[in-house]
Amino acid sequence: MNRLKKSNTPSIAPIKCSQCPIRHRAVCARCDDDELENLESMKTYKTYAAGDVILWRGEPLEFVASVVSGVATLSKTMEDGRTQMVGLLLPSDFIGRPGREQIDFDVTATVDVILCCFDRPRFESLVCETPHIAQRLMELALDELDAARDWMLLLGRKTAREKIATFIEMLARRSSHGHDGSKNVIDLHMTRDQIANYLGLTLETVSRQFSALKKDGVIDFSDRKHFTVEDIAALQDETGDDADGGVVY
Amino acid sequence: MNRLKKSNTPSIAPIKCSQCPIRHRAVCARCDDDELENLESMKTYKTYAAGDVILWRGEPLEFVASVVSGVATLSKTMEDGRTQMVGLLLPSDFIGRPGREQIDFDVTATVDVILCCFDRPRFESLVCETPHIAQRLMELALDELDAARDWMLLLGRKTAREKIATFIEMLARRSSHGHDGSKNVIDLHMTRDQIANYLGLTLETVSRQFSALKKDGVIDFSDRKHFTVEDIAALQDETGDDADGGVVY
DNA sequence: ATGATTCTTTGATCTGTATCAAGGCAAAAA
DNA sequence: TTTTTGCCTTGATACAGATCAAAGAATCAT
Repeated sequence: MNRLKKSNTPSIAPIKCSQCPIRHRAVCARCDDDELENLESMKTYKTYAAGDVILWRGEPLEFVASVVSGVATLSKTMEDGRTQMVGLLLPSDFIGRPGREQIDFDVTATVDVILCCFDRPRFESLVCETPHIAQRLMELALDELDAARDWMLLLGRKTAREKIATFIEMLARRSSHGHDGSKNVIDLHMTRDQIANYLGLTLETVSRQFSALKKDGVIDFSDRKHFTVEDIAALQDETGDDADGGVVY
Repeated sequence: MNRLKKSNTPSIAPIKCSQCPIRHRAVCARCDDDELENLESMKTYKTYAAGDVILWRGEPLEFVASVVSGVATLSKTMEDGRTQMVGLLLPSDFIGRPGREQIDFDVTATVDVILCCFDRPRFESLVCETPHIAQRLMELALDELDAARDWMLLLGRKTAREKIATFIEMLARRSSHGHDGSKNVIDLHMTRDQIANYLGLTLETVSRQFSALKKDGVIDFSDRKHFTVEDIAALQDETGDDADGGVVY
């Protein structure tokens, strides 16, 4: 969508401690041994099956967590059932914020999810004493804010076709692992209905737009949940975004 | 859009420190004398006329600022001119974030605006050394994130009528000054076109919905820009939000 | 004041997406 | 295997809101 959201705080030294992504990606890249030990002691893992609700809106937050694997969504639901997703959690994304004791949306696993959880009160006191962790959490919050604002433009002004193209392009960007040039098979992770709730559409419209993009040779489905991008340039043209990621002259 | 020019009006507005909202609302509530002195020394005021662009997307950020008076909007514009507002700045709101050297949206004054500006590099180093300011900025960012997510629900799932009712209710909430019971005259601050860009509608639809709400006795206009809420209960019913502000059982 | 300009309202019509409906397909269960 | 169940696709139709159009108020400039 745009590349302006790059953080320019001093880049974080890649200290790889162990398997836990929270260690080297989310909060602890600059932690010393004491801090790591402290984090380690408040850490537990939890797993959720696809479809499980991880947190209900308004429920008191007992832990904060980093996503280790899987995909979860943040969603808001109106009294009559209309639902809007307001965020997507992928590995290394963070749940919970300093000073917030509850959240105003539901968090749901769309595929099996593993979380690395930290006791909230203890985590908060560590954050208070550790400016570089606070700083890292601020970065994460600002990244989410940028993402939310991009999504506002999508929800308010883009056509169904543009929404789908943007969504596909985002998935393509986030799922490409710096590969060879070969076409990546991209995993959709979600049902048509969930995608519709993310894009502010109905499931039928999502299905029709996928079909149209396939007919136009932009993407190709191997099965319902997996596709390849056949024509990246065409896809990017369809998103409605600046080709150039936001550089202004 | 083209007619909009960046105004470089030199700072004037000799506002007394005690009046500056940044002191008691935004960052300094817990500052000691040294910190206040430091903030004071990096502070300048800037004024912008209605319609002026305060900051262009992508432009390097030389200052961070607190809104002293007036209303400004954050907006994103697509190549073909479609525009979506992604935020509203009212007095005491903050522009600029620690670690961000630019922003990915335009900031525009909708009425005359006075900003209290702080030199960005100096402000950032103060933030680094002052955890309670960092903490306050985190709170502000999280509030904005919550607001953005509420807006995503509005943009993605609400009807035109619900959007207008939500907007009016928000204005009513933010503009009430803990008054006597009398009906507050609320200032719209924006044109129909700007409101449309905020709500993901067209200006004609905004106008029609205002007329409908007036005909139904929910609100009443004294002139184009000023109205009163005649029936708060009816208004809240129209927003589509939980009556109860989000408490969950 | 007077005319120009910029908003706003309202009407008529159009259209993109929702809604309603009916099968199709694939994985899971029996 | 057959049946069930949960998604997905596609078609027909409806409708909310966009678009096009024109005229009525404010506000601004002269």
